[in-house]
Amino acid sequence: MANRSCVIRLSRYKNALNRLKALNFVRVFSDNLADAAGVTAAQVRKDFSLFGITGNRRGGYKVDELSDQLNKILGKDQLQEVVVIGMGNIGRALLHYGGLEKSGIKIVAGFDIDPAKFDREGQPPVLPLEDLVSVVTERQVALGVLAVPEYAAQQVSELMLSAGVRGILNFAPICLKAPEGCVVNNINLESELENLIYFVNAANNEK
Amino acid sequence: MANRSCVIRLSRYKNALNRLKALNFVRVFSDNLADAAGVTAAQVRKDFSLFGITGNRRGGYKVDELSDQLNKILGKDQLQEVVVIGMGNIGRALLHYGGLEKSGIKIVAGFDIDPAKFDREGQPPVLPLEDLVSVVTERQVALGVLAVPEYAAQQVSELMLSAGVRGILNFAPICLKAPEGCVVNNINLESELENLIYFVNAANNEK
DNA sequence: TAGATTGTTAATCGATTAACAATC
DNA sequence: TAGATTGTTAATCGATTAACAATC
Repeated sequence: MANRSCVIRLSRYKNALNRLKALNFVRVFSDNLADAAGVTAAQVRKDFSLFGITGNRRGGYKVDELSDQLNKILGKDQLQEVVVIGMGNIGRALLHYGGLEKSGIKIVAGFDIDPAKFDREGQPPVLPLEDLVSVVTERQVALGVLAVPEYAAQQVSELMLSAGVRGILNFAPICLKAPEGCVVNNINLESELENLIYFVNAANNEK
Repeated sequence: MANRSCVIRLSRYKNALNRLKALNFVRVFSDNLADAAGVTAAQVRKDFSLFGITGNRRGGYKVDELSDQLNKILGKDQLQEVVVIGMGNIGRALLHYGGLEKSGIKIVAGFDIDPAKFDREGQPPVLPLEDLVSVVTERQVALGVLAVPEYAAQQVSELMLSAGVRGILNFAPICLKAPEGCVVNNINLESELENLIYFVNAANNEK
């Protein structure tokens, strides 16, 4: 089975293919994709073989076909609906982040407990947290972005999961407990910056 | 040398220690930290040994001492100044994200090319991109967050690096070329969601 | 055909885990 | 002392890379 690193690479290959498509390229070699994604050509072929993706010996891969296959693996063959919980700075930014629309991901609504944040006519609307379960259930939303304060994160995540959400992108700086069959990916800004600080210092001390 | 995963774990240990400190805990065992960080106790001790951090056989680690040592490794023993480039949705959210202040990270200014975004009196101020080099140079800022559109990312990253920035947290969905001795960490929202989609589907198909 | 590229196997590399002697 | 936990070494596990036969 593919691991996280492998799937992240698939996204990169997919993005590189989109650029090639726009340039009307028809074929591509593992070498080209390796350059674009910053990995080795062997890695590219190995990744593909894991998914049974084959090309043409001597002729590489057809851009269109390969693109379709990667899109399917990454769920880009259908509209993906997402809810965002927590209308603080990060949550609001994600609610209006344009980069997702053109990639088949639709944010259906934002949620908060603060009535001052509600905006039922908004695009997307901001609704009271009490409406979360009904919206997720009715529209069968599988994905949620969690951008609430740390102290509320575990509780809200349980609410999301109980409503039927299967995958959570968690911005709260805490390890969520999630049941079997549910997936949590964490984005921790403080931790990312600390990581950066460590490696910048390490690079300095090396000299 | 430590790798990214290891340093991310150090951040988690550090966060767990802060909570223990608040509860007036004096000692902690590798077992406790393992639970808090979601890893094995052997991993915790192995990580510490990589940094020459030692405890007391039988008595575990002193919370205060361990906390100090991890804080130093992660640069929390001094104020870290950061600039944010690009005042779109994500950039603005990060500029005002409160979670960083209390953790020794100070955003000194935001930058953009659009005069409508400028706010010289803001807290932090938003300045024209032309001022980036002088601000970074004068204050010796080592870290930058890049939140500009994809097409501008490579160029702006080069500007940052030329000014003296050594580490970049990159939100643009593109692989930046960075010279030796400089560090780039990527946060790609679309890619994270695609990752989530893949693993949610994989978990579904398993059954 | 000759030459180039894939697909896959084997080798290498690195990270995690297990185990246990050292010792507080 | 007896018992529990560390620190470290060796074993395991998994991912990446190299190599090359298959083949278009």
